[in-house]
Amino acid sequence: MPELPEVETVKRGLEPVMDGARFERVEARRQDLRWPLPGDFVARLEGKTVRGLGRRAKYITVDLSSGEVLLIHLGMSGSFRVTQDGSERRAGKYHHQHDQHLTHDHVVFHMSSGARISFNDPRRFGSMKLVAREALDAEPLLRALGPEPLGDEFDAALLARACGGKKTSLKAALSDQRVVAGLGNIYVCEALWRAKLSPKRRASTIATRSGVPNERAQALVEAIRHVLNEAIQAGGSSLRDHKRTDGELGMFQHHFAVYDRESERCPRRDGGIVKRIVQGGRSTFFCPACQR
DNA sequence: CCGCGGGCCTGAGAGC
DNA sequence: TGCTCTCAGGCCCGCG
Repeated sequence: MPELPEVETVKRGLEPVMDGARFERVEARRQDLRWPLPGDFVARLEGKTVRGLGRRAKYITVDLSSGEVLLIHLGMSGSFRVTQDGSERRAGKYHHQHDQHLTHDHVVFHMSSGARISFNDPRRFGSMKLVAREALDAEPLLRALGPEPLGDEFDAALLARACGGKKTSLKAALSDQRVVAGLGNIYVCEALWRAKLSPKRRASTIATRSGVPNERAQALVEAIRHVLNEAIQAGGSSLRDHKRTDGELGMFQHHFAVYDRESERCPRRDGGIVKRIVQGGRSTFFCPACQR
């Protein structure tokens, strides 16, 4: 599920209760996430202090005093919930909801800050991995990732170069984490709408044959940054799974122009009716009138 | 090298 | 009510 804005929201929620705190006790209730947790997962965390949190694409990184980095991916349905240890019992009307949540709490961190941080993931597409900090650059999961779309180095020239020569669609190219890291189905659709570009357009058409970016590349970069920044400000989008670490919902889904809005009117004055097509086995939403 | 499709899981919602 | 079917925001892998 979670794309860059949701992951960033989760990271910001974890920061105040994890940064500077120590893992006092770790429960690995289920080891069979996307990849099995290592047998010594708990031992490598307990007693270690968190030196800082970061994010790379859709991964959260937790820097540990041991010199290792805890790499976390939320997959499709992963979420964290932070409660105060010992006071996680709730009033009766939340009881059922709480029980349901417990059934998929696969990993629980008890921090010296007093926080109980549970990782919940019904579909278990999420993953956690411990990597030596100096091996992070060589880490296969991170190695092939493209530029951070909100980073300084991401610009029209870079995007055009990554898309140059690609015969595939713009939708597929932007969904490819090697081209730009952190976008998923929602934000690709929204960014293409904002840039007025059709998801079906060939990726290579945002550059000249020699790879020089054109005005489409520029519009796309602006649109990607804008959409991501707005979504982060809104705490991400909550459709099915995403919730913030405090249990509150993100709000950006109320600002979608096209995503999940099949048959509705495009918000643009000269827009048409939002259409849903399938590309690469996934739904694409776009306005055929204003996206060209 | 590239692009495509399958598979991994569970849950929610639609349709019968 | 309950069954079956489809779909879901990700990513890796193997195939051609």
